[in-house]
Amino acid sequence: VIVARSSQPSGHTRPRSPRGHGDDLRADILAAAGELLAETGDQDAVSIRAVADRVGVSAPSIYLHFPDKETLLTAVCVEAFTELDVRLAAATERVDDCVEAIAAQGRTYVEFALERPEHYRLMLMRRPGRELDAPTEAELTAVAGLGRVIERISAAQAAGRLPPDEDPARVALVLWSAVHGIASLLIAKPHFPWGDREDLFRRVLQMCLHDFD
Amino acid sequence: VIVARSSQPSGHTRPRSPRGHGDDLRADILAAAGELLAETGDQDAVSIRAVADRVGVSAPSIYLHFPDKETLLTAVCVEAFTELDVRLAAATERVDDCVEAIAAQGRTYVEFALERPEHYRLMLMRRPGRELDAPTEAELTAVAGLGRVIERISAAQAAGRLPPDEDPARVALVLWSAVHGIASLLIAKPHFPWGDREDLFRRVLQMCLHDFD
DNA sequence: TGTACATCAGTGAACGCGCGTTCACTGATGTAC
DNA sequence: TGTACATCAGTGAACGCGCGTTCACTGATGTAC
Repeated sequence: VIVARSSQPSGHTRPRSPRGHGDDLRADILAAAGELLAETGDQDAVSIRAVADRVGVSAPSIYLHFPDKETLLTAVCVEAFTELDVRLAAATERVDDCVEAIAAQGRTYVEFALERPEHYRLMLMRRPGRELDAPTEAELTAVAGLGRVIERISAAQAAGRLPPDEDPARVALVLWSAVHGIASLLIAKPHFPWGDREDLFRRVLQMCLHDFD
Repeated sequence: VIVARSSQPSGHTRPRSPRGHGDDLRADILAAAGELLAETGDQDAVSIRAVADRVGVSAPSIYLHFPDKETLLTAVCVEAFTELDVRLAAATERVDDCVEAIAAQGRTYVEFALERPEHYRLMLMRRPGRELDAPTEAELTAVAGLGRVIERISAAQAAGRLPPDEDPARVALVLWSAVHGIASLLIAKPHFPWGDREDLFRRVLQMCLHDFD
């Protein structure tokens, strides 16, 4: 099965950046890679050539700003993790109840995943590219987002809504795994007979926050 | 970054099957693909050429038994789902308590995933290959495995250990998503500081089976 | 019993493709004197 | 004010690679007559 791939160049060309603004291209590349990911829904469609073409620049130009493809993809991930972090922060802004806040974060997380499934794949379903034992840059950004959740769990503990002798970080990992479970299954098997997705998600959330008051 | 790929042929050649045993090769191909997946831990290493070479046969021979690569990979998935199903059945064989049985299934599931991470990726973390709205063959096999869990949930309901007004199929989906969550995160981010994995898994399980007696 | 023929289980060589990446270069713009 | 030079922001062409897949073929084995 040959996958049709629009291989003709877009025709669009990007005007050369003025002196001192060479870094503008970096941002454009990053944006183009993200758009390609969102529009094609296929990581394999994000090739150096495809990104360059979308930006309106030649392929080697990518290497002026990223040493290799892996680094570019990592940068896309970091950006996405940052956006997720922002959304997680925003989600709790107007929520008073601390358990509701955690639920809102869970909902926001799954919404983000389903809204940008291919980003989510890249962030959390991909084989680790480099065999580092040290945490990657993207993972560090992820940890920042997790921090938002840990904060709320601590708050719930302080408010007596959650057993105070649990390590909030570990509770957060469990919650993460739960929302990741439902999000990634829905993404990986979109045609599976899940029934009502909203209902399914509510059940997961209820399971998570079950012993909260 | 160029990934080193052992591209020289193995040297091993498979003797031609006697007449009437042409289908033997099919089984060998399937086995070789599975081994390659397990040994390299990399789906991309499972190419038609690599599989053929491992079997000791030329690349076009693969097409005598599989119309294309996608079908071969699907067959590997079906086989793996079947094995998982067998394990799920075996897991509950000597377990009397019906809630313990469900817990044992959860544990078996995660063990399977971590033992064969690249199979698990192929089964449940891959982008759907063909854009069918109908469930794929592999998904149907997966449903069989889910059936094992649904049985146990029904049993637990009958025994009064679980609220009887819940649809056991939907409860099963929620449990599945929970164990998939922890399994797939551990697989996708092996270097993340998860802490004690066994402890993490127990917490997930406890969260799932929480309101069971 | 001998022989023409069909079938089976493959093979060797090639196809075209897109990929990541490198290399030597170009041409506009600023700066030093 | 004029001019040589450095720097910056790129480009065009090519590299070698492995991939899925197709095609025409081969040679051993069985079968019909």
